[in-house]
Amino acid sequence: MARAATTSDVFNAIAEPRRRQILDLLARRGEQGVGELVGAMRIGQPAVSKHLGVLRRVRIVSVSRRGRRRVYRLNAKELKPVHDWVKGYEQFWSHQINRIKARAEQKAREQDQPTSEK
Amino acid sequence: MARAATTSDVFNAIAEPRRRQILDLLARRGEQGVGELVGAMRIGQPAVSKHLGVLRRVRIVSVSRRGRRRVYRLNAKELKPVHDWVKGYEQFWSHQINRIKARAEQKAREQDQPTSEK
DNA sequence: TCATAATATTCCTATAACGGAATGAATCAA
DNA sequence: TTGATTCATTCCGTTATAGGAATATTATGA
Repeated sequence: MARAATTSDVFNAIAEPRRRQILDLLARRGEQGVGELVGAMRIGQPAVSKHLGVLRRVRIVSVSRRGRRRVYRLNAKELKPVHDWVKGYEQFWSHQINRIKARAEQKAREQDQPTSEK
Repeated sequence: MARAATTSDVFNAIAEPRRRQILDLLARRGEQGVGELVGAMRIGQPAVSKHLGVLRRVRIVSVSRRGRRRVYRLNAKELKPVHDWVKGYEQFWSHQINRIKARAEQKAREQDQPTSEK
């Protein structure tokens, strides 16, 4: 096999710096037309449109036609899976106490698996 | 230009499902040798080693030689940038009240920028 | 209808990077 | 030493983009 499918899930969608930039722009400015995004972004309109296409496919943004413009809006709740995933690791860096606790849990799990996996 | 450099930042590192799987394994089981990870992962040893290489480059994991084994350990605090970034969007989906507040802020920012960007 | 504006889509090129096979390197055991 | 273990690296083929240029599409206005 070769490269795994990518642009179809949220984690990959936000892996691209420009796509994060787009999200940040939408978060700060609210709804934006494509042209406004292009104006703020050093890359051409087709590139922006394609990134918006990716974000749309994973539902992080939504569009609505307004005359001949397409206004994009943030749909941030689709980022929740990312938030939830990374939150599971928060304990490892937050407070020292939690870190100790987390390590203790690790140790416990290690003991459950007597070296494991052949 | 072509595809942007990727493997050099955390967001891209965690975009790969198998790399997330590796992180999850390390989180649940604690330190693991390469062989143990391979045993839990449907892909060959070279592939696992390469993924570990990526995770190592972005410092999400660290290695220590132990005899002829290489034991990998989670260094989750490197995930903090991701956590911080996505946390900025939490307000958009958490409580309705916050959503309203967030929208109000958006509106305010929109007014600061009279259509903007040409 | 025709021209223009605003976007999306298609075509193209360069490059990134998964994964497997083969190989290299280091370490331990006998 | 020799052989086996445990990983990392290299080489290779395949696929997936990112972005630009050109083009298609849709809506507005005259």
